[in-house]
Amino acid sequence: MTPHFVVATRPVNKPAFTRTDAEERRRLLIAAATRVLARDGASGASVRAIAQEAKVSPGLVTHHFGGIDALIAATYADVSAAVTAALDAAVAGAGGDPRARLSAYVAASFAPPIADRALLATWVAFWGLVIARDDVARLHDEQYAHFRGGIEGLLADCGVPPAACRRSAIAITALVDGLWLELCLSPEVFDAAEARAIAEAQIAALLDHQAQGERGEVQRD
Amino acid sequence: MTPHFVVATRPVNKPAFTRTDAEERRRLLIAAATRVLARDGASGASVRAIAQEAKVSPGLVTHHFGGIDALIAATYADVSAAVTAALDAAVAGAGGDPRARLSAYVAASFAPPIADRALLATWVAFWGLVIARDDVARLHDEQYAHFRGGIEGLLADCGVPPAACRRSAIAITALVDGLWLELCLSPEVFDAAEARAIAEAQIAALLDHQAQGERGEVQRD
DNA sequence: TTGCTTGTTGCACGATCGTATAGCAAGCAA
DNA sequence: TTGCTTGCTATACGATCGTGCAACAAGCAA
Repeated sequence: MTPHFVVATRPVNKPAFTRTDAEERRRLLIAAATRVLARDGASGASVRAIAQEAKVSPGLVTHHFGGIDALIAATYADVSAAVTAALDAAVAGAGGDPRARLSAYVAASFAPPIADRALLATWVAFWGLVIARDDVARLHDEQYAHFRGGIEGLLADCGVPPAACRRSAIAITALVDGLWLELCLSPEVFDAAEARAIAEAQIAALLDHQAQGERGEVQRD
Repeated sequence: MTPHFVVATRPVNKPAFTRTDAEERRRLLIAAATRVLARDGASGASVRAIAQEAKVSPGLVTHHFGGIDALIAATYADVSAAVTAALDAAVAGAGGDPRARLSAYVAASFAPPIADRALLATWVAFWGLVIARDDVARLHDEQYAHFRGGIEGLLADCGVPPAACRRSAIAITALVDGLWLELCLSPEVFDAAEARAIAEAQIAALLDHQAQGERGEVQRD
């Protein structure tokens, strides 16, 4: 006994899915991965969870990226670019005064969208990959060098001698990263305003100390 | 056709396993979890992997800890205690000079066993749990408060006024943590000696700057 | 030696993981 | 309208995940 007709599971005029340009689909998958990573952390970022977030079939991840690892790495690169863009925009909007530009960089580091617990979840997931995989480690090295290079430029504009720029940039980067990390992990210990004040005080101490050294005052190495 | 004898799979005099005191077994499992976490990262720290590392059956983890999450949390507490012990020992061995004690704390932060890529893998795994789970977040808050409290005490001994101790301790903790993180992630950018020198320079700048402020010299807030 | 306590094993269970693949169908070209 | 390209779905596969449980046995007590 064969059925005389088949019950339609969906309106015949509504497509079951929409075809999208490959590059655009890659962007959509990266965006979905970013949301899942932020919401559920590294352990929750599975192929199926990301595909569901992007409202596509799990097979698409393999089709467009070849594997989950490549998707996560691409998401790393994308989030890094977004952070860089946010910092660059803050600096660009701070006017021409070098000291104000440095302050803008610091302030942006503790403000949305950078100082965000969801972004921390994403970053922690990446750090895990940096340890485990060499290709992701190279991505991190490039990003860190880029961040440090930006700080070095801002410091040079502030009058820091070239010989001291490298170590000063490492110091400020570490300070800001450490404050950012703790601000995201334990928001109740200190808030963004205090993080900013602490960073500013340290930077002021650093610049003053270097200025003293240039004037030949007593300075222990 | 029934076999006349059963082939022994092991020497009859050698026990298949050794019974151990419950508390001691918990310690052995925590030690195994620490090794696996350091070697394979968060994603590799499964019940079976840890049980194999400890040379016991997977069921023992559930039996002694009730679940993998409790074992990881216990491992967090144990590793934190080890780090605290290493730092305390370094400070205790530095003599009575307050400034030397602070330097010893900093130096120990960038030396084995603390500045270790394996320890970073463990810590990254914990940070992931801090974000995802409230009970682990409380563990972290306690640990961070303890670390900061230690720095506050060292700073007070160095003559930092009580009102400034809190923020200065947050600053130094963030600086050291940021340097430690980057030192472990990208050891080729700078080494432990340079990390130590950078931290020392920042601390010197901080202390000098505060001393200037006390003498009433020009100091922008 | 015997019995008991309980630490330990070993397996089974359902869920979920990443990936490969065959085939469907959306949408453009002709 | 027809045909083709290919983005996409759906499913299956083996591996591995955390956990529960019944049976085993190590080692102490009697």
